[in-house]
Amino acid sequence: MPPPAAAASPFPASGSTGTPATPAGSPSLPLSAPDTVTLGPAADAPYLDIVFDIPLNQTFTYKMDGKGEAAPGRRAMVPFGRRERLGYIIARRDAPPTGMDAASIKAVRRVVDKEPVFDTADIELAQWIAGYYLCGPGEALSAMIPSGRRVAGSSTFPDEPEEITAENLELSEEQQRALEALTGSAPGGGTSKEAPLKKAPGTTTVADSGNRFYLYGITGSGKTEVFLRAAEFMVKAGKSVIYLVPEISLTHQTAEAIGRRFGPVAATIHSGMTNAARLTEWMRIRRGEARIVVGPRSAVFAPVRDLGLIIIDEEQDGSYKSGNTPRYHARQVAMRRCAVSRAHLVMGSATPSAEAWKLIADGGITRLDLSRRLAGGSIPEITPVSLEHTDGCLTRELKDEIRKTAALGRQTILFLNRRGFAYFYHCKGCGYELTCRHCSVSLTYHKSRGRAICHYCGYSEAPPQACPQCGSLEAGFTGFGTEMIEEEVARTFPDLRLRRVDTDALAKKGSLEETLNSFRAGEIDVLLGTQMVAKGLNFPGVRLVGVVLADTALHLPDFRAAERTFSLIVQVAGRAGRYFPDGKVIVQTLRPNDPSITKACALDVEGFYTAELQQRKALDFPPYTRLIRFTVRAKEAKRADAAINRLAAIASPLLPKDADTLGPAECPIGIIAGNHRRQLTLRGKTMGALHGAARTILLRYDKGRDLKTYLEVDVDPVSLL
DNA sequence: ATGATGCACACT
DNA sequence: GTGTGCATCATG
Repeated sequence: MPPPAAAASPFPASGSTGTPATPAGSPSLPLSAPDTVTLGPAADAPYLDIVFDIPLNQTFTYKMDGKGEAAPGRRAMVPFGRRERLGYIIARRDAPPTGMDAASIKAVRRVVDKEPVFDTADIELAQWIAGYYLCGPGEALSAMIPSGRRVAGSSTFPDEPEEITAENLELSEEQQRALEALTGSAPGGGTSKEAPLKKAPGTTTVADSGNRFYLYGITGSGKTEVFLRAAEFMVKAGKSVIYLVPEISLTHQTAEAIGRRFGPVAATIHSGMTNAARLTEWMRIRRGEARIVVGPRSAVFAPVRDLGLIIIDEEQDGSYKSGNTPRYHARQVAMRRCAVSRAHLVMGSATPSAEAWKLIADGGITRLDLSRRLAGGSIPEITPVSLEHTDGCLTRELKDEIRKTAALGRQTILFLNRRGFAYFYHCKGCGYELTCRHCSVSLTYHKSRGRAICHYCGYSEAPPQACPQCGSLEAGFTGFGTEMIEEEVARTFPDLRLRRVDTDALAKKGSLEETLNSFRAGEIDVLLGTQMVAKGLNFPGVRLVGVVLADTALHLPDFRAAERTFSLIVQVAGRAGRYFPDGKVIVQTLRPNDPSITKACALDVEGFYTAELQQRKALDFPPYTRLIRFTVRAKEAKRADAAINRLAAIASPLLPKDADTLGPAECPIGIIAGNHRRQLTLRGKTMGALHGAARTILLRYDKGRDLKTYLEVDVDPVSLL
């Protein structure tokens, strides 16, 4: 999460002819040209500024339709080029843009909406998103409304929400304190939704932690109850609440529980709904009929009446970052919305993101601790076990425990956090791994060139024949796969009933539901799989959880690898201990001494973040720097290379003083769906400087654009794969 | 994004 | 002299 200084960001330079961009540095109002744009409903202004869902930072001016229904916030079909297109009306104006002939202005064909789908605050937010995430304002608006196509896809993390009690239980002392802090200073301070921010151009929203909170506590410490109480408080005070949850955890439970508790004032916008249903819900929220909205990242855009509070559950979850074009981060947008409408923001997790942790440390967020488990439920024994000197992928320790567990008539879950797709160099003798000397990420092997390459900076070297550290020949590039493990388990325990759950197996063997049911019924002894099996963690028959290879993420060439690894283990352990107090967790790893493993097994969260932040600082990575990443795709490698090189050539003279660049290099996942991928990452101390450079780069690059190549921009990338 | 246009080189 | 391929341009 960027420092608050970056919250206010300049507009992108406009390529517009008729509608000059708002000068950089005045990000808020007005919405469009300096000319004569009316913000409010000036009924007599005959022209409309309209934007489209295209990667253009340009507004187009149209004449009103006869009926006078056209107004900012509504959508309209208008002639655009040779055909009609759906556009978003964002403003009215009295005259055509300067230097434009009134005769060449076309008229709106048809206004689509009976009531506005956006209000001025929404439109302003879209402008902000366009500026910050370097997309067109129309693209931003499209992302905000549940009709802008695309049902959000998969997800990253397993998550079962904490149990939500229907009735209000007694709060613990800590919970009570947290709740008081959250509801303490009256939110919204009488701000009406119509009066967002009036600020001097270039002014940066001050970092006041007065309305930003982090509910930091282990699983089972009652975060959810505090969230709900705070939400209730807001709703009773006439405010609205947005409750963000990670994509899959939404699966029903949170939404249903909140629906039960709040009744008809609750609304959900989730990906399983049809567009029509989502739009209906959206309008219901807009009308103020729903005051608490539960949903995944796109729910930050929920058009609630008087925003009082945004809750972000499991703040570190990767699904809060959008994977496509406005590559926004829900947390960032939430911070913006809360700042504008003076609402409170509260995030929660047992394992905050490094960004959040730093913000807390810097005083930008007030931390509230929930240190005690409520329902008892002890922390399970978590044992890290080294995979060194192990043939295959099951250690003796894990095998012993599986056997013991089976003998007790209990069950085992073998947890694989990711498909082992990355081939990394590892020495079985001493545990040495080949890493980039500049980036401290693993080098991945490149068959075609026969070299080990860093996908951050492009550094490469010949892979060593023997381990550089101990000289062992038992070293080389390896990876893990589910099939491989399944085979080994089956071979080792022919008498146990084993079931593998992954996307492939699911297609064949029926639904996940069915598998989990038979697991619950005790018809399966060992369940093996990825994220999906996490749901099985709360079954009472389970005694043992084996994390097969905890450090798969560590081998991914990504500077957040440690953070993710740590988070995964702590989360798994947290759940495990919650549901079966006599449980055991065995964490297999190739790096038994890696801090992310040892600290996770010791549940030493403070220790981990202290070390991790030091590391980030030393290597100049976020949250100590900011990144903007450009990715180029092309069917032919040559084109991709040429494009990224051209981009790099454009970029290098534009870099601000305190900035540098990573790459150009091939993306770690070099080819996806036949597309060759290359990346160039801008890195700087502040986002402001990077933004400027990035905008110019985009402008220049666009002019002579490379044929058959696609360019993507990612501001604050979460992963550099 | 997407379709229209203009220009180069090729071929019935 | 018309026909593909692709680079450039405009969309109000």
